[in-house]
Amino acid sequence: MSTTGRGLHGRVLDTLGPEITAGEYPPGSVLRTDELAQRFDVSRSVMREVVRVLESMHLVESRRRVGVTVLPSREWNVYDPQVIRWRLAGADRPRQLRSLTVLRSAIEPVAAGLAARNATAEQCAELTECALGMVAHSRGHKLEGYLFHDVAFHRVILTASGNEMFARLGDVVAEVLAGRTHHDVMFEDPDPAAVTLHVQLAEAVRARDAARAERLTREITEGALQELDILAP
Amino acid sequence: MSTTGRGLHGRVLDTLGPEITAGEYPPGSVLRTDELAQRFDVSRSVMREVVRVLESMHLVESRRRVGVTVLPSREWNVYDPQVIRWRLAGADRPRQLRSLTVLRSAIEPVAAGLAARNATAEQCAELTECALGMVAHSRGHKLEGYLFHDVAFHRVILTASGNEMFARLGDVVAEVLAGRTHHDVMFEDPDPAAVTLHVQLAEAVRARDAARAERLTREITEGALQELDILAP
DNA sequence: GTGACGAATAAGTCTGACTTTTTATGCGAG
DNA sequence: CTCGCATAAAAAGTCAGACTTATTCGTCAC
Repeated sequence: MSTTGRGLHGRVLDTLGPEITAGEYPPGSVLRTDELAQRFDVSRSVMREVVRVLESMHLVESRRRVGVTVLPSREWNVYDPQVIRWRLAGADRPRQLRSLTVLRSAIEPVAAGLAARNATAEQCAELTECALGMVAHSRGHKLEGYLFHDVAFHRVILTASGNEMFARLGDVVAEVLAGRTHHDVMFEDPDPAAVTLHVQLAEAVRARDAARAERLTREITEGALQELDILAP
Repeated sequence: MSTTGRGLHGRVLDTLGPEITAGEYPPGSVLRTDELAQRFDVSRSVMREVVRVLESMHLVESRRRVGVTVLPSREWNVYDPQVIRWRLAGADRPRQLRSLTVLRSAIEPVAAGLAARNATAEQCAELTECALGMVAHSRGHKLEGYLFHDVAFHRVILTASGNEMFARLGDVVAEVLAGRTHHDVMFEDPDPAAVTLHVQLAEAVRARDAARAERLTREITEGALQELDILAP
């Protein structure tokens, strides 16, 4: 599931990145490239590349004669998929999941409204297909199959919106949905009301009813907020 | 205004990054590290660091025996502030500005609603201060001063929402607002209605009226959409 | 046509020397 | 005692070159 994997450089990043995002080094901590290279048993060249990437994510700042300083989390590029993954794997997973769910509640209704205007016939077909898949896996502990179609559904919506910024959140939504299914409590079958809403949403998009699509999505995301005990606006 | 600047590495990035995001190399194009190093007159070490950063932004992919392949824009980390800046500086600035304005229209109303619940007394004070600043600079071609307070206003709203994902969009909103003032048509004074809305919004937040704050912000962002001839939902 | 083997290629890695910037220290002057 | 300047030290930045490794492509045998 890890994206980086490839190469020595990636392996070091996969260790150091999570450590930093987990807050193991408080903001202002100073790391030395040489020490890190020694610790990970890699050359300074590799270590420098790692530091450069961390720097581009605004996790650290590298200054001469000082070292590599860990930045406060307020500076981090929290939209970087890599950073999101690291944080979801770490200790403040719950907080992260809440932040992302609130983000979803802002983005997805608007995206659905746009999708209702811009979706191609093919995308409409995909949407109903996904909704049917959700229905088919909504009973009898078929959680994995349900999740698969749920993720695909939201991905299509975001893509069909025609807005690249929205489309790029597909992975984020996938992580959030997967997180709910795997880590949090969801032993039972999914809420039947949610399934119905998805079916209706697919229909609304195909009918080019933007207002209805937006309203239905708002109901869906409000459900997601309530699951995390976040009071709905 | 450029963030990278520092070091040889940063200067190369500031040239190559914009070239890629401007679409100068079509997706699938292959660059060679050695050639690039020669072109920029830097060592391969430096060039490798640059490639690593571009790779972490998903602008390129580096594969052995093949070279550095430019990825399609659909893959790019479009939320990376660096990437956003590069794209805003390039040819598809208008498209980018539209995407970001739509994003604003989704995020800011929700953020304002949360701000009305979570804002501290100090943040409320800042907000009214900014609103007053906007009023003071709303007549007589004081566009720069108006912009300054406008940016500060929206930054406070996003921060006060208490959601880190929203807070991180402060820079993006700043870029969009600055873009409108500097590049697009805005020779005259700002729309008086918009100014009023900001004043009312500051008031709504202080009064802890989330619904009203959200509604007012929706009006503000709808105005921004209309300025770019984007049909409002 | 297919499969395997081998050669070419470009990225990946390591090492060690050197440069540059920034900070701290310490000395001397006031 | 304090201020300021010069000097030294520390860590990142840069470079050059040699070597390794994975991948692809071409060729040859079957």
